[in-house]
Amino acid sequence: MPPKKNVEKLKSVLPSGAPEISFFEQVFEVAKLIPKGRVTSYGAIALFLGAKSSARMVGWAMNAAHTMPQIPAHRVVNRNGMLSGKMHFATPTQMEELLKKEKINVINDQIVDFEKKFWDPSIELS
DNA sequence: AGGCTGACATCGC
DNA sequence: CGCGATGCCAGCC
Repeated sequence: MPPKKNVEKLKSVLPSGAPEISFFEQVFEVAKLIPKGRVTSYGAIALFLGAKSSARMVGWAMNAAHTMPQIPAHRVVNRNGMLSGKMHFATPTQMEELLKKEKINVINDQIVDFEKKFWDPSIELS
């Protein structure tokens, strides 16, 4: 039995009025669902959306997320918990600052206790 | 219309 | 153990 995409699960969490959303928009929605003080990875989001090999797309989506408000791109990092995308923020420290405000410590562009802060959509949205 | 690029992840040599 | 190549999908040139 082929891996069922979690798109349907996502839809159930979304506010009414999102019948069909593109992979791109799905990433936005998941990102917005990340609780404050928690983080997740590009791969985790991609996996949740049923395309584990499309982690790159998630990153690309974050790029577009810049133009959109209310999308906590700073809560999304690579699978090592490293702030690989901090250079894409207004300032190199922006991402770190935002995370620290949420009680997430960052040392050398690396999230402290990444595993504890990790928020897996595949689990949390089940 | 076709090819390059990208804030990743994984496998191979 | 480290670097290189590949997959994936959408946007941009």
